[in-house]
Amino acid sequence: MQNNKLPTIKEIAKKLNVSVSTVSRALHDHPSIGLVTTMRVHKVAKELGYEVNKSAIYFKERKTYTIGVIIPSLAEPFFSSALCGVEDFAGQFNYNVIIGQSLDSFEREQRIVENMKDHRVDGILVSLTKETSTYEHFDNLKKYNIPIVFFDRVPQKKDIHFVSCNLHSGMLQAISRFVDAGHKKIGLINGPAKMAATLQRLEIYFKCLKENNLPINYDIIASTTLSKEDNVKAIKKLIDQEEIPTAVMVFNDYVLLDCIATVKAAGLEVNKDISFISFANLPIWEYMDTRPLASIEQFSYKQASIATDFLFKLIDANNKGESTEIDYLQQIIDSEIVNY
Amino acid sequence: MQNNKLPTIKEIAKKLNVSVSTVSRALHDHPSIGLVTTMRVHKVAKELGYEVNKSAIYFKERKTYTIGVIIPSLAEPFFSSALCGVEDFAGQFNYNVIIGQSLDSFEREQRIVENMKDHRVDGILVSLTKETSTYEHFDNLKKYNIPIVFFDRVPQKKDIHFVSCNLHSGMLQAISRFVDAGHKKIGLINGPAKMAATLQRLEIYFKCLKENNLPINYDIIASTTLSKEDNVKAIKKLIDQEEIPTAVMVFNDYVLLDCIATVKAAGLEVNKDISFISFANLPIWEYMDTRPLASIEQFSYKQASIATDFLFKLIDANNKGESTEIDYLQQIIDSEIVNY
DNA sequence: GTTGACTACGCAAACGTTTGTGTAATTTTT
DNA sequence: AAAAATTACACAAACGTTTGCGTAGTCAAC
Repeated sequence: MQNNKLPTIKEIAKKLNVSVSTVSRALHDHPSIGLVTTMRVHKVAKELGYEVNKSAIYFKERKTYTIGVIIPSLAEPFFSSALCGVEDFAGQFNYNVIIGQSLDSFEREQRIVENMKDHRVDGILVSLTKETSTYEHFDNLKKYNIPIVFFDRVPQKKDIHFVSCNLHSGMLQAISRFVDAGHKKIGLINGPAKMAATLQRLEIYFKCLKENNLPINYDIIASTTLSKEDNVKAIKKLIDQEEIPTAVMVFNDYVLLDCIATVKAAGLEVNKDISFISFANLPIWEYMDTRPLASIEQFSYKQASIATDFLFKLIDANNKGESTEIDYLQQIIDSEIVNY
Repeated sequence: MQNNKLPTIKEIAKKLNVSVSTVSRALHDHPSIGLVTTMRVHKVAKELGYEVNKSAIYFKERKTYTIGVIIPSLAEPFFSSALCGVEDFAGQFNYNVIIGQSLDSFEREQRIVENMKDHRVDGILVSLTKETSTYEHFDNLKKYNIPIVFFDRVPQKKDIHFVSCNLHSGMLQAISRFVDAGHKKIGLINGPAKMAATLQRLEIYFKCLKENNLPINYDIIASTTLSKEDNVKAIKKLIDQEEIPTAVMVFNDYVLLDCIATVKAAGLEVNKDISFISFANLPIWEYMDTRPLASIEQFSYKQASIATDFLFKLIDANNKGESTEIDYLQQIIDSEIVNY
């Protein structure tokens, strides 16, 4: 029904008997075009409902004003909140955001990177898959001059741009909180061994224990693959002892939910017989009856915002053709505990 | 450092002393190109690391293989789950998804639509702002042949493609559940008057009461602007009576959380003194101690998936140049209660 | 040995825009 | 009044790809 064809600069030119270059310049109010002509062009453009064809410009400029975000899962509040940060920030710069869910599959991550590269995005933000331990698929992007900034789940290497969260500050606050409350036996429920976050949490846990002059006791350290039954198994390991830990650091809120249910079922009272502090990834505790003492907040929104800022800096540098590789943009923000 | 320029079809052509058209066809294994030439082209293409410039193709084909999704907020699980549905579905078709958060602002919604139009997306999925009551900004898209499918929060008009959720089925199940449990005084806490969902819930509430031969009683109907204090005010209205409603339908889970806290604070016991069923938008109840009797699930993921399917049908029709306006694609799926 | 059919490829236009360069016409300078 | 400068525009190339059409060359058929 509608006229399928959108008006172009050519049609304006024809209508006014001027050249397309004149029209183009007039539309940009270029000084070399006379005032009358400029006005006439604007008038006709408006009449025709002309709008630039951005696809043409993207093509010509070799830019798309689009950035890609690769996150493990949209369903996780931690990441949807991060995406929110990206979107808010990118929107202000009139950039579009395309998303890709890796669903924690390395293969999907590769495919998404490939796809975004094909789409010629101007830059990519990534939070890695649990499985990701090699980074060739990202290194490839350098050939295409597509900058990449990692956030939260970042590669274990130094020659990258990234934003991550320092668990030490939060964990230290957490342990202090426990210690101040009189706890001496502070356990840990950790994640899957292959996740970078797991090793990190363990190291920092040790470090913080040391800083508080507490002994390391492997009987009160458990790990889980994050499945429900494994979570239950982990907490059961800790409470199936004569002398159970009175405080436990828990890998994340999902795990903690299972822990809470399990200890309750075992007849223990949370925050009395046993206290918890978790690494926050669910914004639910304020609505819950049974809460951990506190959570260690890792500020996904903030991380993502900073990462996006970095990305725009890099894209900018690209535009200006600053071939001299600028320094790696890296920022580690402090985690903090939030009390409940 | 890197060679900034990506190899093009031209360079392959030059290298082999053939024309670009030959290369193009060879790359697509066109039968009119000899086998040897085809193979040589493929070989050189591989050597050079050639990849098609999709921007060029997008431009030429006037397509971007990208769809836009406009949702009120990524932070709401209901919508991030919907986005998840879109992404999963679109990914299978090798389509990209760009997102826009309206943040329930009509003005932002307009801007996002504009932006997506500029970006020449192939289609748009929308869940409306609470404020949206006029639709010119969407009607505009027809000029550009950009199909649009609404989901969940859909316009109050008939000449659109949409997927929405029928509250009647779920509400009827809910009221029946209450009635079966012996409840006779079933209240309602509704949303802001200007939201379409509010009127709808009210009408269906009346209808379901009628179908169960229950009287309408305005003393046990309240409404809230969805702010915390308003939520509290609403539930207080219901329980500050001699004879309180023993069952209440609640606008959504956020409201319900406040209701539960409030009735507890008032010394009432949930599921004994007063029972609730809410319209689900938070996937948290299975982790909570105090739960509603059930929730009315509106299947955001499913709605979004179907809407995406519709959108692809429309895009397909567009591609085939089926100018004959195909019928409006409309589907109303049944809500269902899920018990806790 | 003139047709006709195939094969295998090249030419050029087209998509819409921007931009460097060229050039008349007009105005200013000397 | 001739030279120089300025104004206001046009021309054409370029971005990378696809595709309709044209055309040499080969081979078989009559």
